[in-house]
Amino acid sequence: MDSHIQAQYEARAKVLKAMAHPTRLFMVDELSKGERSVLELTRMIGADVSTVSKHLTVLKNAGLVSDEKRGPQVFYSLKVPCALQFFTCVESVLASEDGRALPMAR
Amino acid sequence: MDSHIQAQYEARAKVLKAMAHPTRLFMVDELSKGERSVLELTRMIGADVSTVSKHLTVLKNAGLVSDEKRGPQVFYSLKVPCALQFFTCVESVLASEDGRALPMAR
DNA sequence: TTCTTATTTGGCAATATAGCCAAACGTTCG
DNA sequence: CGAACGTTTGGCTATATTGCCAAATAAGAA
Repeated sequence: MDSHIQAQYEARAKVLKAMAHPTRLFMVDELSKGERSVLELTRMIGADVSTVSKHLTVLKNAGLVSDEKRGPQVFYSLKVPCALQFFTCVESVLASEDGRALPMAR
Repeated sequence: MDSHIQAQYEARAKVLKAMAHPTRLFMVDELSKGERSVLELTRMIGADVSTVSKHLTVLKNAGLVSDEKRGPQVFYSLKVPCALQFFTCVESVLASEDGRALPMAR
């Protein structure tokens, strides 16, 4: 595999990896409805604030969310709406797993 | 977070995690062009056969690919075409990372 | 059967990830 | 200033992932 191509797959994998966690997936979903502060997300998720903050950093580093400090709070929002498409496709994967027929989702 | 909802995010994350690796991403891409044997993929990737085989197992367990044994070989193929959509979206993430403007990819 | 080819499995070492606690910042308010 | 709130960072442990080698398994050819 050509190293240029290789680098391209690595870049893509990095983005996917950022989403490949239940908590971060929830965040993407929630942020698609509007901006949320770290504390708001923390309350919904029920983990330690520091854990939530670190998950948000992962999403930010991947370019999926952006943050804006307003007063003492930091509000995060989803930068890339198309991330929601993932849910549709992933659902079709899960659907084709249950039954053994392949619904050929498109 | 409700445990039922929680389980749903975990299931989705599992699928994403399966794709979140450069080699496996390459495989998905390559298999979308048609079925390939383990050895064919191994030659393209340049890693140990056992490594390639394990990556394929990951994709299979996630329900993304299917395998069919024919003679001494095992041919893998992409079960879920929509997995390719990911590329389009991920590219838009990467694009919005380079420039700092957000192209609002849809 | 024996040799060869194709694939998977077991096992190990290196590395990465996740989550918590504690501590450090930064901002606002009294 | 000092206390309170919101957030991030450092550090640690537990767990998971990756990739190689070696060995096991399966099918086909000689």
